[in-house]
Amino acid sequence: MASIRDVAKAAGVSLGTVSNAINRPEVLAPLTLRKVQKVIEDMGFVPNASARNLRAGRNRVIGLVVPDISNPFFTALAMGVNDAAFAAKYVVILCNTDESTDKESQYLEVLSAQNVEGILITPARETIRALTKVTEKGIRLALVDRPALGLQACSVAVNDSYGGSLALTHLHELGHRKILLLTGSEDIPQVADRNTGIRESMKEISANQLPQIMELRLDSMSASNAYDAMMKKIESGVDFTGIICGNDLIALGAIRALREKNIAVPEDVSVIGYDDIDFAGSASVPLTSISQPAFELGYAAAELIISECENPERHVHQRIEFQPRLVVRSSTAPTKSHRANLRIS
Amino acid sequence: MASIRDVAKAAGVSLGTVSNAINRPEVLAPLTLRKVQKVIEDMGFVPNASARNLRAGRNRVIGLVVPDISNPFFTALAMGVNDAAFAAKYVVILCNTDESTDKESQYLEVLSAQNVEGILITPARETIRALTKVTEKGIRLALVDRPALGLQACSVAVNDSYGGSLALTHLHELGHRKILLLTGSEDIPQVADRNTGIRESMKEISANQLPQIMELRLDSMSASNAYDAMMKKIESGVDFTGIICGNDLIALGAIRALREKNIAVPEDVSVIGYDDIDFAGSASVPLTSISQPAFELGYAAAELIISECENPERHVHQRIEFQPRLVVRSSTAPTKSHRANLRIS
DNA sequence: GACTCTCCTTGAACCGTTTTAAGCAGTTAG
DNA sequence: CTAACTGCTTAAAACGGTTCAAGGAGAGTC
Repeated sequence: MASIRDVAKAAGVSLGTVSNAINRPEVLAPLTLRKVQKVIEDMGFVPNASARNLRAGRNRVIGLVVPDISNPFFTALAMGVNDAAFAAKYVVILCNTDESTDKESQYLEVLSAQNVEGILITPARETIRALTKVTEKGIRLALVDRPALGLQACSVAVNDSYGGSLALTHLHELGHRKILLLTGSEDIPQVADRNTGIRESMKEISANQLPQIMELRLDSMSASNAYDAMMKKIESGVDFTGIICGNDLIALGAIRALREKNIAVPEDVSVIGYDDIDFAGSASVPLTSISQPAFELGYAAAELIISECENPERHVHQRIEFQPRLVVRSSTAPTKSHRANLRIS
Repeated sequence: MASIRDVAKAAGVSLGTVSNAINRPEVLAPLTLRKVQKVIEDMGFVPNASARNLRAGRNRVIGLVVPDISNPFFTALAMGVNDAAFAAKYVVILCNTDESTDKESQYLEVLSAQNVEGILITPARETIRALTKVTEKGIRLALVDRPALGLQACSVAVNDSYGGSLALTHLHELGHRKILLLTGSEDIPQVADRNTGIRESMKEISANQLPQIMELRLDSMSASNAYDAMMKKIESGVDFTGIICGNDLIALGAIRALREKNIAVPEDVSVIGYDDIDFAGSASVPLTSISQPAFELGYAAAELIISECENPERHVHQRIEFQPRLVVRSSTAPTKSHRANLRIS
């Protein structure tokens, strides 16, 4: 492997001149520059990133820490991060924590050993302590899909409360008055925020139309889990006409259970998902869902942290908030009585 | 940021001793070791990877280059790679090429500048030239889901030909004699190999039972694309009883089209997917599919390249081949005439 | 008491860059 | 003729570790 010294020797200049040819071509005499560049080209010289980083304290590497990369939401997010990084000639180290706090803190340590310039993270829970430790090491931080609770950091998020409100309002407008909430643990900030949104928008509904909300909490927000829970629920009676699901996978699991019990979607029960994953539109019952701009979220987060790395003194922390969007497809419809009412009026 | 020198000073030992405490604890007197470890702990010292790499020529970083991380197959693969890397205290740089040869070669350059120890790649097509350039730089290589065509490298793959054969044999045994192949371009090695497998297993079928195969090639192997193509196909007549799909997303798109045209799956037409993605089992019609151990594939590939990095002289290149597996669910069933035959015999 | 052995510890060299102060050769100004 | 300046180039000092030859302190042997 050729080093900068070999290049210098071959070009008959000092090693500092070669470095300048690479990093500050404008200070060199054009002739010298050309000569050095030719040698670099011929030898196929690529500067050693470790040495560079050691000296300069920069390495154009950022870390991305997500709870579950197999969740299409995070996959899309990761793609956004990657694309933004690629455009800025940065590189991304992907860390998948499997929702384990342990793995998360281990990854944080690995990343700080790797001397990454910044970390993009969707913290598992309140891992603030570990995070402040990281910032103390001079590593910049950006929170993804979480607010920066008291932390000196940028954040990029989706307005989950509004998302919850969108879902409830949609079902309410279709005439649904008995709604099942099929979701995960309230420990998950997103779940809690959406529930808040649902409660908020209840306040704006006149008392005589107030829907009744039931909650069914799943341990894990997967399709099979939702299917099992739903089968049981149906057997104990269907006392609802609409279901708001924690994510699209849950919605798909629930729909499968409903079908198997001969409950038609959306004729008998409307189902609304969350995330609007790629597959939602081509499911057997195309899903009505709350769309989150996952790719854009990742892209924005990466841009934010990269700009902070490039320009630390000029940078001010900011919070970008995206708005979720209701995408109506075929899994939701007016209730029978609502349709009747419409016909009358 | 604390350096090894600060630790040495605080512990009242030389800098070499601190290094030994980290890397070769067995050479230190137990008392010294404990003392140094305590200081390291207290100061929250993490060795700088760049310096380490610069000196040792190793950095415990590998690159993973995949064509499309949003494809659940590659997502699972990436998880396998990540887990194996994590276990060995390695770190993975994820590169998503969007199936572009350009992006792929750019990523290869970035990875070699980063001095990664190894690269795991599913090359877009025949990018052998770019790959040999990388190996010349001393970066180890492992091919994922592709054979190592004349390249000095390990490879990990799934027997696609066998997978194709599994699919055909399954449908044939269920009595299907008119089969539609709904797949991507033959340029994609996997597609070509599966077709080979299908042809091979045709040879073992007695002439009077020989199924008739029709091919329908999609530009992009997505659900919506499959849906559109299938709608058109159905309108021009359903002259088949079974469909072999290039992947599960295609299968799901096709099923949606069939349902919409009131063709029952599997009663009228059987559909078999490929990949057995997570969602396949909880789709509205649980998919029969050919399961590929994507996670294991990634895990094995990462283990292979890590062992090569750890032990270059002892390493011999090898080729690991996984066997795909038929997973029968509800989207395939015997044809009506086949059922009748069974009843008679 | 001198010598050898063992067991730890130390100091210094080195990895491949970036960066900065200093140097050098012309030019221009006074 | 000297001084100041300009425009390039260079030598040397970091950066933060690893490694290895050499040194020092006890213990054991004669």
